[in-house]
Formats: sequence, C-alpha cells, structure tokens
Amino acid sequence: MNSSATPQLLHRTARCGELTPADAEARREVILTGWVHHRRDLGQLIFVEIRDFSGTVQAVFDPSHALEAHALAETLRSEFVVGLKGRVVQRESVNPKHPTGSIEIRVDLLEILNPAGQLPFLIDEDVESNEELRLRYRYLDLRRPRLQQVLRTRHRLSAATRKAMDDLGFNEIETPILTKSTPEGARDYLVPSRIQEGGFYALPQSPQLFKQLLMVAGFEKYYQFARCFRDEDLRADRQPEFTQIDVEMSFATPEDVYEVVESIVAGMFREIGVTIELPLPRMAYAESMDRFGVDRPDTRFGLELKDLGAAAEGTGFRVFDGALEKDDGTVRGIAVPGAGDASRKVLDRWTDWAKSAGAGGLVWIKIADDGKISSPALKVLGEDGCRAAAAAAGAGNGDAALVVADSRSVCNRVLGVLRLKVAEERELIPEGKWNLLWIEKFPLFEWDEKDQRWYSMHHPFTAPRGEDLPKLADSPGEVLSDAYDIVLNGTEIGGGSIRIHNQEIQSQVFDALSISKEEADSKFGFLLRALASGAPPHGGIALGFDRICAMLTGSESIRDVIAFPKTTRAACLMTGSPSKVDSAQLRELHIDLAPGTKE
RNA sequence: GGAGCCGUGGUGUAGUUGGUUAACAUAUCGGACUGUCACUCCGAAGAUCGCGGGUUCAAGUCCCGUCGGCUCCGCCA
Repeated sequence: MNSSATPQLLHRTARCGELTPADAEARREVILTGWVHHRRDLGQLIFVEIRDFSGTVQAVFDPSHALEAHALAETLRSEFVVGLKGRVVQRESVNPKHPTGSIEIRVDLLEILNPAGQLPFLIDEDVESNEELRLRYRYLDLRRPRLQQVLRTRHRLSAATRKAMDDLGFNEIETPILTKSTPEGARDYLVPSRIQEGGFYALPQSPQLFKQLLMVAGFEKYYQFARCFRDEDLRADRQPEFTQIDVEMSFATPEDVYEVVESIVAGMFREIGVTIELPLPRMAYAESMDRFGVDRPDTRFGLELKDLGAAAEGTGFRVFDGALEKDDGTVRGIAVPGAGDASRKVLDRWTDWAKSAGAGGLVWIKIADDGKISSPALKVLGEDGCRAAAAAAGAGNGDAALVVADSRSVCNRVLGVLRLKVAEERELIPEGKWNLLWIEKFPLFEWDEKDQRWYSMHHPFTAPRGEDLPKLADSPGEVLSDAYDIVLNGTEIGGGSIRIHNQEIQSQVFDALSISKEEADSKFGFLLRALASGAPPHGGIALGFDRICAMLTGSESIRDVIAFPKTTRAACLMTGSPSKVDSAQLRELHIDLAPGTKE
C-alpha cells in the first residue's frame, strides 16, 4: 500500500462503463482508474466492482493468475481509489441486470491510489440517509450515480442553450455581482464596503437594469447564465442564490421573445428526448384566472372553475345570497369526476383546505352513480336545485361539485388551490405530459391593501400596453402590460416583458407607484438618463434554470440540481457558512454588531 | 414570524400502557469460502436515545425549553 509513492497506474486507457463485449472478444488490455464500488471476497476469487464517472465494471482477482494483485485486493475496502491493469474477458456467469454484466477485467496489476476510511453513509442508490448528513458530506452525496446524472443533464441543458443562443446571434455578457440595492422586490443580500465607510453593495436580485443598459449601449441581443440572489425564506423550489437564463433583445416585440425562448426550451427538451410542438399556446392572464384560479395554470387535467350563475341566484340559500349581494360577489365551483362517493372524512379535509386558502366554507354536492344527491345544501336547494348547481360546475352522476361563494378573487384563489390538491390526491394528473404555454396581458399593477398603494406586478420597468397609456394616471388598475410568463405543468419557469424605453413613461410609472422624483433619481437616475439618450425599444425574459433542470430530471427539489445547495435556514452545512468573523474584520468594514447579537 | 413532520451504535430503522441487559439490518473488525454480483456462513466490537431542564421510586418513552433537517403559510417586483 504505497499510496505516497508516484502512482504507476494513473493514466487509464478506457472507462469502466464504456467497455463492451467487443473489448472482451479482442481480449483488450486496459488500465482503469476509479473507486471500489462493491467488493465480494470469496477467499480465493475476489470480485470488485470499479466505478468511474462512466459507470461500473467488474474486476476479478485470481491468485492463480496474479498472486500479488490478489493479495493486495484482500485489503481493498469501499471507496478506495485504485488503478488497475488487465484484460477484458467474457464472464463465466453473466449478470443480465448490469450494463457491463457480460464482461469483466482479469486483473494483472493493482495499485491503491488512495485508501478511504469509513464513510458517514453508503454510496449506494437505494440507501437514503437523512438530508442533513447528505448536505454535510455533499461531496459524497454527489458520488451517487443519481446526482451525477442530474448534474450531467444540467450541463447538457446549459450547453444546448449556449449553442442555440450563439447560433441566434446572442452575445453572452457578464454583469456585476457587487451592485446597487434597489427598492421593491425581495430583500437584498448586502456587502459592506471597506473603502467607502458606511457604504454597501447589494448582490443582484437579477441583472435587470444592466441588461437594459446593454440595449441602450447597442448590443441588441444579450443573454447570460446569471447568478441571482434574494434574501427570502426558502422552499423546495427556492434557494438564496439561483441561476437564470437572462435574455434581452432590442427592437423586439413579445413575438420576437417568444420565438427565441421557444427555440431554447424546445432545444432543452430535445436533450431529454422530448419533442415540443411549436408555437406554444397562449392564454390571457384574465382567462387563466377565470378558468384555473391561478396565473400559472396546470393544463394537464380538467377540473376547471365554472360560474354557477343562474343556478345560484334566488335560491334562498343564505351562503349563495350573501355572496351575491356583495360587490364582486360570485358563486363558483369545480367538478371532481368520480368523487360522488367521497367519504365524510375526505370532504372534511377538502373543506379544511378551502378554509385555509381563505374561504368561509365549502359547499359540496355529491351525486351518486344512481343520481342520488347528498349535500349540506340539499334541504334549501332541493334535489333539482342541487342538480342544477352541480351541473353548472360540470358534475354529473358519480361526480362531486365543490362550490365556493365569495368575492371573485377569493373564489378563484380557493378553487385554484383546491383544484390542484384534489387532483393530486385523486391522481387525476397524467404522468409524462409536458404542457407549456404563455400567459400574457398581465395587469401592470396590483393594489396592496396593507400599504394602500400600487405595486408593479412584474417590475417597475415593464411597459404598459400602448392602448392603455391614457389610463395610467387615472385608473392604473385597468392598465395591462406587455409582460408574459412561460408556464410548464403549473410551474412558472420564466417571465419577462417589453420594457419602457421612454423616460416620460418611466416617470409616469414611478408616479403611479408613489416613487418620488428624488427617490427615482437617487435609485434609478442612471437608468432615466440612459432612456433619454437614445434607448431602443427592447424587451426580454429570464428563465428559472434551476427549476427547469429540476422538472426535466424529475427532481422534487431544486437542491438536487445544484451542486452545493443551502438548507431552509440558508446555511451551507458542508462549509459551515454563514459564520462569525473576527472583530478586526468587522472593524475594517466599519461594522458594529447590534447589542444582544448572539455570539 | 407561524404550523406540521423528523432527530435512537458509522448508516437506515424498531422500541406497546413509563419498568430494570435499548432490538434488527447494514457498514466496521476477526475467521471460513474459486464464479460472486446487495456473495454466503461463523464470531466480535460498537449507543450516556440531538441538547438542557422538569415530573416520577423509575424517562428513548410523559411535560417544558432549545438546536438542527425537511414540508407548507406569510414572504419571494
């Protein structure tokens, strides 16, 4: 075990997973390097599966063939790093479960390049250790074939995208990571300046302003795999730092952006062997809210939201009448096919879901296969009334209708949530479908009750649609924008807009957002000056690359498609960041910790 | 900020109404084995049950607090 000496068997001549029966036919002599995956010691014969990035292959040590190599093989343990030399031969007993199961390496020479101690968990597909441990020893977790496969796919998706963008004439241009804090949006990660006392950089939430300035500069077609940072609480699909495919084009309409994005996305799907039909369907925001209750509809299945309309009017049912009397009040519902025999327990659970989504309650109407109706509203509505209401929701014999009476926005929100959860629970979402579509014609602003002001739905640089410009001052709530989202199976995978290229309109939008001239000037003065210096009409999009990778690799969480992810408390368990720094470092940055800060 | 689930030898789990030696598998160490493939067989070692406090004659188990991981709500233009 002379692992300190200069290794002899370092330069392999083949890769484990790529050896074939033809190599055995030729009795090819190879040098392999890799890790000990499994070891099966039969006393005389020793079988060792060697693993490298390409896969595994079995090596056999036979004392009658190579005594020294066999003796050394007795000392091998899991995850030792070895080099070996031998001939590829046919196996005496074939293992059909294994890609290289018909061949093996008859080893002449073995060299231990580096031994390994006992590892915190097994590098085996089916043994799941807990996530905390896997994150602490991420480099071991990443040895697993599954994660290697995922990151390899991620690489192929980015390589395909870079190739496509180059072919389309886009330039990849990097933008600063140390930049300026901007109001609105997410919390910024801040970086203190040593040189400028009391000054802070912010890490970019996105390269939004820089890419617009590149358009002003005349680059016309820009893209970038941009790292973005947002200091908000984490989720399975949210990390504090993540990657966007950031795109911006001059002299562009939404159509131009759609065309580019569709070719990128179709190219990524091609990498996983899926053909996407182009052009993608489009849907107005208003229609999506009306039919699905959300702005990112999952169109793989039905259960669409319906107005109960006449069936709910004048029934004397207090729940319905109460809602209909209100401004904007309505009665809406969904039909759950095959739920006509749902148990009380199930209906109670659905009611709880509706309540936690903001509904006062949930009216359910079950119709058994034989047409028998049960519902809490049966007494008031009668058989015919219930049947009419259920029919309006789209439910017939054997189905259930779930009905919510409230303001239109509450109905949509509640039913939108219910539709997804019920469909998931009842397994009504078909596997293997990839439903992509564009959502467009978003409102420019949304009203915030708490702050009593308008906020940008997308961001403050989104262009209002031309025909809505006159409404900007007086009825901002009615202004639609040239913003668009691309949605895959109910997940938003990207969003963008045509930008404001005119300083006057940009100022009007800041007015509507109650951003004062002074604030606009101090935060975005450079942008306003740029817009007044010959800015071309322009627009673009940002695609959530991590989410796309997660969906295309069937990963539950984007942690799986990020090599070194952070926990839900935004920590890296492997390096132990964030961590304390010594007081000299803080002094240099002109920072005092607040009294009471935990040491 | 809030809610839920989880934390037991290196690892994955079991552990009843609180009851005396904390069980099983795997990995580790030693032994046997020439066609295994999650090799098999025999033996050994390995745990103050995340941490702190409390109730009790007695706590892995009950209570309170705390730390960590995950999921969700708020939040994420």
